Amino acid sequence: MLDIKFIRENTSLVKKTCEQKNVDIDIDLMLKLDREILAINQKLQDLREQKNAITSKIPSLKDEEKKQAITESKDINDKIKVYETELSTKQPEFDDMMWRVPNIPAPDVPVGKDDSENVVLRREGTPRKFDFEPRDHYDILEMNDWADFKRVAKVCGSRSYTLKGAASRLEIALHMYMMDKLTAKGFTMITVPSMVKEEALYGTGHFPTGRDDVYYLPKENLYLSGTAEIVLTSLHRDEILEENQLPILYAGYSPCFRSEAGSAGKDVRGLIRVHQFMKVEQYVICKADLAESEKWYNTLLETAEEVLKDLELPYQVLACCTGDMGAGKYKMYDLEAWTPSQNKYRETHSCSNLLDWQARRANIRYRENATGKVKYCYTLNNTGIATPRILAPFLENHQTADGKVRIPEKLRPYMGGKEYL
RNA sequence: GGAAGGUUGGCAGAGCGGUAAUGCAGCGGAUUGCUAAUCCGUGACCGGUAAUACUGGUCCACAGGUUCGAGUCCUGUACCUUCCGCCA
Repeated sequence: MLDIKFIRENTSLVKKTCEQKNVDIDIDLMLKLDREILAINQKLQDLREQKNAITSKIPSLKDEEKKQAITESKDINDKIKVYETELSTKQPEFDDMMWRVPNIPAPDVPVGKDDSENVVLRREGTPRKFDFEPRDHYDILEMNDWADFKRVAKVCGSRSYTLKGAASRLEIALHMYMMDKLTAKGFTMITVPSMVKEEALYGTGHFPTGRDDVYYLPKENLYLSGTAEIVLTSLHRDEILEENQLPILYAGYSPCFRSEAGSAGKDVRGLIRVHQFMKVEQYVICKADLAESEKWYNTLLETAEEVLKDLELPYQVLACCTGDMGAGKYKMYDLEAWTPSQNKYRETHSCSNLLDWQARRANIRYRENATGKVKYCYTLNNTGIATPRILAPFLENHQTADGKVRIPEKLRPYMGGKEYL
């Protein structure tokens, strides 16, 4: 959410942002509603003032005077009711628009329609040249009996996965490795649920727009969260933190659920796009300072790059353009790991700076030491490790001619010191 | 699944229809020289205003209702505690 005062004062910038982010909102209509609501509230405030003056006198009045005061108060109530009725249609309409207004992107974000206009900032590592015909991760798993896709599809439907034996251990090892890395950087490990209330999804900005991507449990009136970010954001909802409590650094661990409604036919085979997966999320709540938030942004990005380097995966850093970055984001870089079977880079990490856009929604504030002022925090997040997705490039890049998989050195301590899976 | 009790400012805690006591903490100020004490002030949000001056409105879990007036009465919802039942 943006500050309505900011929208009033920077109308053309907000309109331009809506265009660049493909968000369809009539900002002029919204500001018209804003003015009308403000005027109604002023009238209501006046009437309430009058009413308070009368009702506070009533206890000390007698007989006729009292009756008259009660009548006057009732008259004011009638007037109040008229304005309240007017508000009851305008306020929700306005609120709904406020939830949808996108965050202003950083000045260096490339402008573009969709993911085809994202910009590759740099590439690290060189895609491996195979001296044999490389297999895709699906075949590697099948031939080693490290998965059982057909049986699990029978039980759980498409886009589900199992991992068996060494591959199952590998999945857990990656999460352990990630937790150790983040703990060393001062992050607090935190395991969170995946079933969340609707408010939590509003808090992050996934609602009201992203309902199709989210599973709903009607019996419980809960939603299945697609990322720990949703719970982590809401943990501190409605709090006023002390400045010295910041930054809050979380390494969130949770099962994640995504309906993948908009991706029919894409990546149906294998581990890249499944309905349920596990993720360690990097998450930061920091004070409202652009330089500080950029420092944390770089830390989150750097940590993710270390992961890919430790796992010896060639990758590229992608600056997501305005049309691909999501309404709430100030800045978003994706990391994509080289995936030999597809002969392209595939997303493994997504690093975002939201500034105060989420914190306003979730009402996460802090008291500034120097001034005593209450301000909205800034929030940032990035993937740490998401499995099984990262296993696709992992298995494919490290496969050997005889169908084995080499374990990169940095991961071996988590795999019993073994060199091969 | 059933039953009972509860939810008030950062924390503790009064309040049983007349417009939120009090204590502690934090922050700001004043004062006294005795390593600290005392006193005063201090919530959030939205308006009016040049204003951190002054001033008005809203906020007692949330949403409705009754009433001239609701923390207080009624209804619904959420959450917490305890007990019973059921169960991987």
